[in-house]
Amino acid sequence: MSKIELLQGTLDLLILRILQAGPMHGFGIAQKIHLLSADVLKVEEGSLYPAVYRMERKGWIEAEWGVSENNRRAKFYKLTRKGRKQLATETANWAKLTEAIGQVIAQTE
Amino acid sequence: MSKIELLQGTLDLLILRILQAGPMHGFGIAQKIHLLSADVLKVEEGSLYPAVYRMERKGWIEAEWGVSENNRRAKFYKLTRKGRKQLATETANWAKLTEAIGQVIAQTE
DNA sequence: CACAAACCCTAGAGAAACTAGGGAAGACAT
DNA sequence: ATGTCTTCCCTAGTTTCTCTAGGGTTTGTG
Repeated sequence: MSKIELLQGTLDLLILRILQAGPMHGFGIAQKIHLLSADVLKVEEGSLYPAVYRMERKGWIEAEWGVSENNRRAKFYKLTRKGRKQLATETANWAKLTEAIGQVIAQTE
Repeated sequence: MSKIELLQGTLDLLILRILQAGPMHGFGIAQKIHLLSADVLKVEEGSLYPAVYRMERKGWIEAEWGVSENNRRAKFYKLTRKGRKQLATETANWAKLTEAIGQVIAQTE
């Protein structure tokens, strides 16, 4: 019964941000998010793969098959120029939204 | 075409927080959210009413018919004890999630 | 009287994340 | 060599929210 889950709409931002640090395969993206968030955020594979497909379709990221650190076949994604722009937009939007929600919570009138 | 919208999952928190300041009717809740967030957050009625029903069913809030400031028939909602507890939980969860996402964005490793 | 504003409500669509599966291929221990 | 674990990819179907786009009633006002 409702564990703590991702906020809907933030996964794209997280993925874009991870990929800004360099190309990464799907499994690795999920691991990095988990790691960077100190175990708070956990992205299920059933969420991740559909998400990267959407993002690829939108032209934000590009895929290329390669070999992982562990010598496994893996699909590496990297940001496109459009993706970098999208990252900037979403980062700004995230800041704006959290600030707005913070204002409501703090009841700053 | 994607306007800025609510983060899915945050509406309950916003409503609970508004009601902590005192009983309020649906229309007024939406207005207050809009106002407190300096026009950033806008809750559609088609989102609001289903949300309060869900919350009522869960026992977080209670409704009572009354008359509004503008002399209109209005359904006033107020927090229950369970609702106050839920508000505390969701506030803490919100803080935790935004911090985690912030860490990923800031790439603080 | 007409019309706007303040209220309530609902069905259906859309989007995003999850559950719960499936599979292949390398690593490693026995 | 065999079996098991881990790493990696994938997808169908369900759930949960929010929105769109309507519907309606009552009061106040030009």
